[in-house]
Amino acid sequence: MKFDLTDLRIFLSAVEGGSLTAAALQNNIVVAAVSARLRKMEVSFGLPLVERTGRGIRPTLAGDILVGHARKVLDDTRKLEVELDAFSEGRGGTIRLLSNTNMLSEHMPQLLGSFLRQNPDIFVTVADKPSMEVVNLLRNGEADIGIVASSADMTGLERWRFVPDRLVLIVPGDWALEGPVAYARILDHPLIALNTTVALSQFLRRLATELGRRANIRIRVENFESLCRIVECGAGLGIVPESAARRYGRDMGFRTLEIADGWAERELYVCVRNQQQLPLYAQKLLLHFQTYAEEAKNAAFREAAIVKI
Amino acid sequence: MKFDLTDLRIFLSAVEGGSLTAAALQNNIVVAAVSARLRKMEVSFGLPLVERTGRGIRPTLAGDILVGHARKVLDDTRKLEVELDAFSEGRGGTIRLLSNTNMLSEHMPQLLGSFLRQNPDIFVTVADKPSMEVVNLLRNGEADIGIVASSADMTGLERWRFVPDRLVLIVPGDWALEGPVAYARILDHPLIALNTTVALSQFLRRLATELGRRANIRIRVENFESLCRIVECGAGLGIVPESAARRYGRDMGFRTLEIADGWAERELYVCVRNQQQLPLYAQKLLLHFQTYAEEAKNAAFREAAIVKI
DNA sequence: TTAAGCTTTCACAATTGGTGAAGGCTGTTT
DNA sequence: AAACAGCCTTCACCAATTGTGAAAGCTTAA
Repeated sequence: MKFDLTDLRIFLSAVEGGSLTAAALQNNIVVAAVSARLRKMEVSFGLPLVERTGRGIRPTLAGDILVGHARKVLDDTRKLEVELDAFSEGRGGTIRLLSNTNMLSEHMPQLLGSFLRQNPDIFVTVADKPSMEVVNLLRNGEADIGIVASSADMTGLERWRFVPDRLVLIVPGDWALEGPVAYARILDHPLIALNTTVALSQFLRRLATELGRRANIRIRVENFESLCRIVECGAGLGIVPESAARRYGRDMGFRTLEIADGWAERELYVCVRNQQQLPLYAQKLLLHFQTYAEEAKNAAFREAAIVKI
Repeated sequence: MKFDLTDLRIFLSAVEGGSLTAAALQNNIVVAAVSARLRKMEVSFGLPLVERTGRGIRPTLAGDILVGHARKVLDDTRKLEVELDAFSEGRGGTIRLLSNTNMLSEHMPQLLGSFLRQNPDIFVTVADKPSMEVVNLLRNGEADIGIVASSADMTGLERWRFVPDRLVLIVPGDWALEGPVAYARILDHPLIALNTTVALSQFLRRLATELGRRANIRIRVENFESLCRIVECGAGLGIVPESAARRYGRDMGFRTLEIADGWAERELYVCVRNQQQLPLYAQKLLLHFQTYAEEAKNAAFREAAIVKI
């Protein structure tokens, strides 16, 4: 391992404080330890990170590059702690939100971002679970709000249409495939897929099993961006939400095809056990979701109109 | 410390592999060590993170929340390594980019994101330096492209207008201040500012010194979002780029006022030593910047048009 | 030149983290 | 029903990492 969260923390204090001494004080360790950690990082990167001026230190160019990343990483770890702590304390004002797949990385950032800005005293914890489990957890009261695919059995839960979520097939630019393609035919080709822990992956595997087949997965990747990039290189086909295909399709050289099967035409639902019994702040988020869904619909219309012009 | 990068890595392998054994194999340690690490995390969070089923493990709800964050943190550390390694090797295809302030977090994400997607074999390293140093580093050939404020002395460098970057004053909603305000008058009030390492902070402090005054900084924060939020709470005034004020102003309760002084009317420039001598891939990025600047200008026009309607 | 303020080095101590074997639990197989 | 295979936990022990405190060297300011 090249470095450590403590390394980053100490490095940052040093740069911000302008001296190793400052970093040592701030982190309750001795200057020698700071010096050692810094040196260790420098040799492992093979780069000087700070310039020793005899009156303190200043980051070198490399150090400045590190600063940006270190801030980000530490910031994320802080959020991690905050969110898990909030969850563990069951603190009033913590909403437990479940989504069906990472695909919601399409909508959630803006959606939650603006909500959290407007309500800085509310915490939201997010987790990715298969739709099936989401509805169970909602029923047991272990979560407040869930986003699930229309395929799930939502009996006994209150629900609202959220956004459409059609799955599409993406193929390398020079691949000879056309028109709506059936999953059975897709399975003839090598595929690029997401991690097995992601709901979408599990869903597709089950589907293949039902056809008595097995998908020929070439690689599994972390997110849709990587997936698209690998498809672009011609390594295989990929199945992604239309929003992702549109998003990355502009810059990448793959083509987007319809999937013939009915399940590709998904719809996402917002789902709760009982809106009335929900804490007020959770109802507030629910409302936020609903207005967002409205806006998304309008935006789609507007886009269509512009294209017409 | 509650956890460690190694903890996260191992936790993720365990969840993805579905067992501690799998995680142990993948990380070249013994199962007992994995177990110990997991337990340590669980007690420090005060939460069970996985459910032991006797036939492996499955993440609990809390565990699933952690998964998302762990992925993000580890992903960031990977990017950190990649970027610093690229920088240290001076690898062909690495562009060294400098910006004058973190304000570029306004433009850079989309800008670099789309560029890197279109050119997956090019690396870009980014660092934040005061404009003055940026121009020096460019002159010495220690960096390829810089973004600097118009205030810097760019003689001997080639430059293009990038985007306007007016500084504005933000005040809590119930504060009684109006119209264009001079910096001398701003200094009468408590201020919220960024870290001292950020160029903008240094610039403002120097400005105060020239007036023979000292800013009364209440708190220093990491980024403009936190700054805006604290101003919103009524803790003091803040000086931020107009883009940030617009971005957060929609959701927050502060007002935006003009700053009377001339330096508030900044303009950002893209700056290089010699376009011809630049490596081809760096010229490509330069071009990308130029088209982006064009688009931004057009978008501004379009927005103005819509408002008129 | 002195003094103050930094960083580095080094031997040593403390803490942390890993090892491997033994044991217990669960679900499967015969 | 009993043996089995796979998995997690515990524990005593050992190795590696990390922090400590003192001494020394360097740079700037008075």
